[in-house]
Amino acid sequence: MRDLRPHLVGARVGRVDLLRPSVLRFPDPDSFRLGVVGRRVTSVRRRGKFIHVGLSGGEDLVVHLGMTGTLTLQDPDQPLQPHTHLRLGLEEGRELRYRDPRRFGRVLLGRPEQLQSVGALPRLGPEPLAANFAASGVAAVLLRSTRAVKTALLDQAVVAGCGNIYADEACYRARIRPDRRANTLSRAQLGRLLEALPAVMREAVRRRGASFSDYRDGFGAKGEAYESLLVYGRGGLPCLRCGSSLRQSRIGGRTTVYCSRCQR
DNA sequence: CCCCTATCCTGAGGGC
DNA sequence: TGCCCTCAGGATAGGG
Repeated sequence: MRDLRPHLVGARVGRVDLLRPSVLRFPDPDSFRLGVVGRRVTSVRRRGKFIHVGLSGGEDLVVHLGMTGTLTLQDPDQPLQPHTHLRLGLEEGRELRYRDPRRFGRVLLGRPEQLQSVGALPRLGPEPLAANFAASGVAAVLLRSTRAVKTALLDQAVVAGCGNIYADEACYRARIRPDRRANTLSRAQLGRLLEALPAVMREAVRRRGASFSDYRDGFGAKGEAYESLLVYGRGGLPCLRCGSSLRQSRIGGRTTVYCSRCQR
């Protein structure tokens, strides 16, 4: 989003090519084309894992990248990579391309309130990167939850934007076992967790993303956050704090890595 | 309200 | 070398 913003804001959409209509969840392809062509980009924002490209006329082009989605700016004559599902030609010359091999992502168009009311956008919890995150009420929500801490962190209605990697990293930094029931956390542990989560996410953005499989920035380049992860992808390897073997398990159907000695 | 599991989907990696 | 199997996971639906 941060890469795309300076190039997109002010640009006008000339041509729309929806190569795989099924990635568009709302509205229908004809309405989509009608609502996008000729519009100017007024803003590029983010809410949770959703990228909102604001268009003149008041509607947002909303993109969720799923697991393997990429949104990149390219020259229109660049060869088309496989699994490119949407091309938006910009009158300024370049082209915005949405690509997603596994197709867990999706594209929407509409006003946020409208998309929410038709069920195309879910209710989202507070933003870890917002200044008021610690005071957002997330602590109270966690203390009422009987679920595993990690499961709660992955619930987008509890915390917006946290994915599997950062849930594990945050629990490790806060020295909390990810399968610990959220409502049994001490105040001190909760405080550490609510500090650790924004910290790991900021760090990952600073390193331009964890490109362990498919993540790419706005120009198709990889990030290097993967190299600085302390637990994710390190199951069986020594804990960097105490040296004991990191345990790999499944919590809520997700691969989970933690240190059973450091995390209690 | 919560949990678990299946589903969607492709590509990488291991075993043979 | 090629084939088959398993695994990875964000969100959601369905059953318990």
